[in-house]
Amino acid sequence: MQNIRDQMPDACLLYDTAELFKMFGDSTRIQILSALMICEMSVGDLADLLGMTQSAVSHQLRLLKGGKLVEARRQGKQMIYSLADDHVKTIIGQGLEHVQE
Amino acid sequence: MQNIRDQMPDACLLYDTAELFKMFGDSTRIQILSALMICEMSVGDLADLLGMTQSAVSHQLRLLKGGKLVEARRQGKQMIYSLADDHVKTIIGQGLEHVQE
DNA sequence: TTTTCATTTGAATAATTGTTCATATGAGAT
DNA sequence: ATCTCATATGAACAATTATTCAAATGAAAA
Repeated sequence: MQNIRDQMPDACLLYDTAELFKMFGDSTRIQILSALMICEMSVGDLADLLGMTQSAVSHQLRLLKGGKLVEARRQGKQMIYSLADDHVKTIIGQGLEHVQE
Repeated sequence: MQNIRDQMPDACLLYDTAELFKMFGDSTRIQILSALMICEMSVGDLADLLGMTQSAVSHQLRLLKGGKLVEARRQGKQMIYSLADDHVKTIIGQGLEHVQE
């Protein structure tokens, strides 16, 4: 029962991990990520699919991009967003699994 | 490229999953959970360990308990909290792994 | 170049949320 | 019953955050 802090992950690491989970902890963002798990998509397509304004979707995509969870490429006039990482699928999968019980 | 919604998890399910991740998406709560991953502990011990007030810890434990992530038992005057589920370890583990790169 | 379409950005607003402080509850000890 | 000790609770406050609206940027078409 001695020093528990030594056995815990570093505080900074935990902070970053919390920041990561914060990304998944919002209805809009997790819907966006779920959609992108099926296939890459433009901002407008996402907005139509989820029934939200382009602006709202764009703001959230900005955060997700900042968190390196999605990446974007330009295709003519539109921006196509896709998952940055297979880790994203794994994490959402774990969450879904835990909830479905 | 047809109906993507049909391939996505149900909206309610995604909502619940977001709620789950919200629990991990806070510095204080993830620290509490990390500590409880090492060993079960009283509210006061957690407060001392993390350098926060008992009240703040108690409030967060209430949320974690509501989310079925921790459970409590009484031991004399104190309440001993522990992880409710091994799933919690798995999920935090995934998050830590993703961050450490 | 001007126009149009898709996206981004910034400011404002509304809503949620974490912490603090003071008080209440609850259990064991005196 | 009273007195501690440990925890829980509620209200107030501060801070963060998601959405909306309006305007700006950027790229392709006319």
